[in-house]
Amino acid sequence: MLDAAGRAFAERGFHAVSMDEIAAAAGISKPMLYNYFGSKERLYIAYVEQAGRTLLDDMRKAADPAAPVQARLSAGILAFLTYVDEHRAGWALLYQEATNQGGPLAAEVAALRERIARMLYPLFDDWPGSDEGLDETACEALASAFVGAGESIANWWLHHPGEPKERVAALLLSFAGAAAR
Amino acid sequence: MLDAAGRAFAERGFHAVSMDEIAAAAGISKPMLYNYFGSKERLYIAYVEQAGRTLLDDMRKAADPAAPVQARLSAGILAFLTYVDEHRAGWALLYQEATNQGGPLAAEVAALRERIARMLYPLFDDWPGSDEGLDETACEALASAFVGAGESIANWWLHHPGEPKERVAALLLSFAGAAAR
Amino acid sequence: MLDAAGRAFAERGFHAVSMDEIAAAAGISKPMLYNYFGSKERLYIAYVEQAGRTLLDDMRKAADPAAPVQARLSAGILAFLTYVDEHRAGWALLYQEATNQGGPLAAEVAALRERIARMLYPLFDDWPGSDEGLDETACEALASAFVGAGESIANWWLHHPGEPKERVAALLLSFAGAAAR
Amino acid sequence: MLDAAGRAFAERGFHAVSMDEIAAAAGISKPMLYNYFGSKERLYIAYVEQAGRTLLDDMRKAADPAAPVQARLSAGILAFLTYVDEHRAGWALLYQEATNQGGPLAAEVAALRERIARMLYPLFDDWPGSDEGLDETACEALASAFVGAGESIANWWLHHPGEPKERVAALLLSFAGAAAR
DNA sequence: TATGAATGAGCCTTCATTCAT
DNA sequence: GATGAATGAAGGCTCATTCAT
Repeated sequence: MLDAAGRAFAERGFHAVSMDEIAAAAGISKPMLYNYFGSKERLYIAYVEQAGRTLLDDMRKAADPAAPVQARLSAGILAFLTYVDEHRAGWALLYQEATNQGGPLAAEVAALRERIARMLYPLFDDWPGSDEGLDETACEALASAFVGAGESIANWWLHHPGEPKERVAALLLSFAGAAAR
Repeated sequence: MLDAAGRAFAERGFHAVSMDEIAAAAGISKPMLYNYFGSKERLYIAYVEQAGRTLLDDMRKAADPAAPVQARLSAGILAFLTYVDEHRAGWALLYQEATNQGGPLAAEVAALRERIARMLYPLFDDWPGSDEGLDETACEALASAFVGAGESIANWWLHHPGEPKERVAALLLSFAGAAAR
Repeated sequence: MLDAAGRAFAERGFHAVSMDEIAAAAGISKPMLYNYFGSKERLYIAYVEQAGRTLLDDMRKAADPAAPVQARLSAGILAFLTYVDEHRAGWALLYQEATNQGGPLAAEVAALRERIARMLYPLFDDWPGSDEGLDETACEALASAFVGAGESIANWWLHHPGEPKERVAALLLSFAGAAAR
Repeated sequence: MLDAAGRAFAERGFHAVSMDEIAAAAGISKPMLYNYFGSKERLYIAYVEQAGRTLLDDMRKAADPAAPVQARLSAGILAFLTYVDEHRAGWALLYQEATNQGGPLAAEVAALRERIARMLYPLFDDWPGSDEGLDETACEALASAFVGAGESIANWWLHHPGEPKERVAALLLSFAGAAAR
């Protein structure tokens, strides 16, 4: 029943889904939804919580505490990607939440991201950790990853306004710097 | 006038803002909004476009094409952070789009992100590019960046379902790998 | 509840009536109207359909299939007039649909009709089927009927553009011709 | 300029046409429309008046006052049909006014009219004024005319409530009666 | 005179939410 | 415990109408 809600939310966004639809998809009546969850928002949160718990558990289970850092990281990443692969709805809500995927609202942002990412391609021309030069696809992926890193650190910075801009830039640079070394 | 819309959207999200409010905040009447932008969606897009263009221009202007890659990247990052600093509203829309930040919907996701990030702290214990060990704050920032990189590459992967999971994991790992080297 | 809608539509026209008013007049809430009929248009159509079905049934019931043509016609006409008499709202919608009767828009048209009708009075000076000469009132009624016949056949002609004008005129004339014989 | 308004009104109905459109179609600015006509309604009425005057004049000119009744009627009918043929917009407004032609609002009524008309076909099986039996098309036309006569006389009756129903029925019947004789 | 720009008012429609059963 | 029926509150959008120029 909570899965039906999650699927609907993930596919069409929080606002585009009505409680009627969720109730219908779950095969129960609307007042029951309210009995169990209290409100649309709380229903949404319940689903996100469940999804988050699952992801976290998967990652924890994968990372053997006794293993060295590298191995733990590698296992964690694999667990993360496995989760993404197997729980599309959950991932969509966790990452994109109400990105209005598909709607015209998201297209602009996606386009901008790609243009910025493309500016980064030269950066990966001789990326370590891969013997030969990287192919186009890998460049795309890494550039996207780097853009995500930048977005995320910028957002972190918003919540730590004391940090000087230059230091944040240096930290972010060290990601790429590590590579360029 | 378009700024008023942007501020409102950034602060409360696309769906939570009504055209009445935007019109009031902009000091004009609702039909004018429709005269200029045609619909709520198009108004939103117009703002996002403007914000995106500005950010892109700022970054392009900052990166001297004649400079070496490292310098260009560094300058671009600084320009990016400057933009984030000076255009809070624009940045909020570009990054979080409709993440419903502020609403209780985002709190869960933020908490999850932090718990995952915390799993990464050990990774940065001897991070290169900084002579001494990193302080707590820097760890946070880098972990957040890494989480962002992971999210972003996972999302990229969703649009390139052909790539094997292991390869994506390896690419993401190479970020950390470069550091741990 | 559907009657309230019909009355309102008949009295003031489709566009002049708001769903709020209908809901208020019916003693229910607006969302209920939408629950039952889906849209203003479908509510309107539902009423027209009901009215039309009633009229048709009344006429059918009145015309005994075993009776000769004359008797059937006579009975049908009486049933028709009875319906008009007893279902003012239904009739108004069926005949005038959106003629905006009541609004100042209809006055012009009514005046024109009358002036044309008046041109026809001489036609009925010795109308058969009534022994003595027709009084003023009957002339009016017959003239109005003739005008209606003309309007209707003209409209029919618009949908059958192949027919030569002269033939249509002859057919219409045969109404009067029959009388004048 | 007033023609542009008429065309628009006739094609899409009073309510579906906006003053913006009329102004644009007429090649002038909206305030000019208001300068000349004062309001949308008065603009509409102005057009209807003009159309009505034209029709009436055409019919008057056609009917030579010196000619016998039959000839005058015949000429008048021809003039009427000619007007309908040559002034579609004018006729549409005079007859159907805001019948929402094409819209789903009119379909129901048109269907009902046809079903009633079809009940009348037997009536015209041996219609005088045409030597041989009437073909299908002529039956349609006459039935439509008769339906129009009925509608019109019923409407006349609504404004003369004193008349007994039976008398109205007799008058209407005499139309057909003349034929059946 | 002619208009671009502006608006007050209102309408259709939807939805989260709750009773009465 | 479960639901069908009902609603208050808003929201996006349009349009006839008018100033200021």
